[in-house]
Amino acid sequence: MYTFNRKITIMNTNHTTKVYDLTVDEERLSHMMKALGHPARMQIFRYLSENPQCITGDIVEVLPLAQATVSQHLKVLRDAGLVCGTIEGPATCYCLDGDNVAWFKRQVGSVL
Amino acid sequence: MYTFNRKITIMNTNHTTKVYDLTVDEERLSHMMKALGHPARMQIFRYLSENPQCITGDIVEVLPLAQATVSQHLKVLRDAGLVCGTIEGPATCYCLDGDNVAWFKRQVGSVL
DNA sequence: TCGTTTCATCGTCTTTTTACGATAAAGGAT
DNA sequence: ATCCTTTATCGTAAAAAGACGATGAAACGA
Repeated sequence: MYTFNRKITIMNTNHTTKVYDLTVDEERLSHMMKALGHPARMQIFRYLSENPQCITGDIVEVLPLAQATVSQHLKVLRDAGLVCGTIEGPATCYCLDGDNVAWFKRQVGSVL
Repeated sequence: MYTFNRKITIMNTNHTTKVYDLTVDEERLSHMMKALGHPARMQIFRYLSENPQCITGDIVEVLPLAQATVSQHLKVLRDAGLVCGTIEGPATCYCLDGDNVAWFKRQVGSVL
């Protein structure tokens, strides 16, 4: 028998439910965090917050990345719901998704 | 010459500074987001917020991951500054880093 | 001292992400 | 109709992340 002298108090005693699943909201939150967890995408996000309406090309000009790469990052941000793009002639006009960004902030404030 | 009829207004005109670097804070913020951008780490984070003092083994019990993997995730959270661990006998006691978590929330509220 | 427990780290394999050139679709100009 | 611009997507190569077994260090009990 080996029992080491733990100085800490255990608060969760019922380990009947082994797995500690995330809620749908937490999952979504994590997904958004992942999207912003890349410097380039954080840059894009900030750029969009300062330049509410701009097209892909504007962002490409400002980042040291190829157009294809920027487009890919924009897709990640879109899939996370942080950004939405509307086709504007031959271009695509991007802007932050206000509702989802607000939700994100709220979640960070409350859930975490 | 080709000029397509853009319906949107351009707000940033001075493209003298081509690169749009992140500030130190934004970089740090992105780093923290990346850490929480993985479901397992989000789970650990929430677990720690509900069980303020617990050792690695407690977390391993609760996640469907090997001990080595959990330890690796804890390192990521530590490196991001979200969590700190203190050696407690043969074990390591983990808890959230209150100051940094508070900073994180503040940043999300203001910067984004 | 010797066995036991806890945990971080190492080595390795697999999967995912990132980045880019090339290409094609879509829209506007001429 | 033809050319030009914009951008998403494809294919691919390189880099990073994720997962796990094995190992070793640290701490305690017997």
